[in-house]
Amino acid sequence: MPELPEVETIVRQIRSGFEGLRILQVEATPARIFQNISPAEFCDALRNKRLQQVWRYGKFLCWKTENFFPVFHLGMSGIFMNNPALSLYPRHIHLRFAFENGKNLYFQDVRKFGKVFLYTDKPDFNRIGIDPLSEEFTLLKFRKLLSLSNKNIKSFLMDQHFVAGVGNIYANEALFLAGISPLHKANKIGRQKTEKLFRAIKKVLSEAIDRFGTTYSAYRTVEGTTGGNQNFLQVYQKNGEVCPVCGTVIRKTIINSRSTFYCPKCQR
DNA sequence: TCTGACCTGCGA
DNA sequence: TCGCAGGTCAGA
Repeated sequence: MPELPEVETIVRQIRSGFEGLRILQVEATPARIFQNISPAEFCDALRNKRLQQVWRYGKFLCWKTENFFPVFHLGMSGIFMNNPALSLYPRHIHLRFAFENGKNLYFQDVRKFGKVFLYTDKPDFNRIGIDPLSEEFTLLKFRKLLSLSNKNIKSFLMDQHFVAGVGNIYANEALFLAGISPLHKANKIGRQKTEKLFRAIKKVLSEAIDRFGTTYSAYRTVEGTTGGNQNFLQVYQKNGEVCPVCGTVIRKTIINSRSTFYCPKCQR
């Protein structure tokens, strides 16, 4: 599910609603989402710890508490919510954090592709690529990364070891905006198109954050509302519809086992 | 570099 | 009943 804009939306809402508060109680189900710790140990470790900081790297959602750094990856269907009454799948709620102000924060993951980690040191994400909304993500570095890869550009964008945070929806949208075929080799993209793509990535992600993410199916904000960016998608899931730029019919193909949508005329 | 596996729910 | 879905990883 969630790509960078959805995770950023969740980060901002957890920050505004829960940052600075003490966690009084943690409850967990024995789901397979816990990676480097058991559910019971996770709950014990975070009980009576203050949630000091919330941030994001790529699609990873990070917390800092006293002594610990819980890290969450939302997989395809993970969401945080503050009101379980709004849950469509209450039996898939795997974590509950009870805070000192009486409010609760819940983690729900229907498909259980999400991951929960607990670290004692701040995670450095040195095996993951550059976050495209960070200052580190420069045109120069993007050019360098592209030159290293013989993959098609769609697979390159979705490979978190190069750029961290872009998934299927935003890879499709950024390539459309930049006018680049998803099958174009990453290391064969010219200077002008590279710059266009660089700007397109930042634009589609930033605009999606402004609209609280894209709700295609399961994603909801912490408040339980849908995102708004699905109303502004140009090609994702638009196969058979006409290109908003040239009127050509949008096509769907499969690249690396993932549905890929593009305009055969605008994207070359 | 590509495919299948991990999961569950939904719509055709 | 089958195919597909905002992701990632191991193994061929």
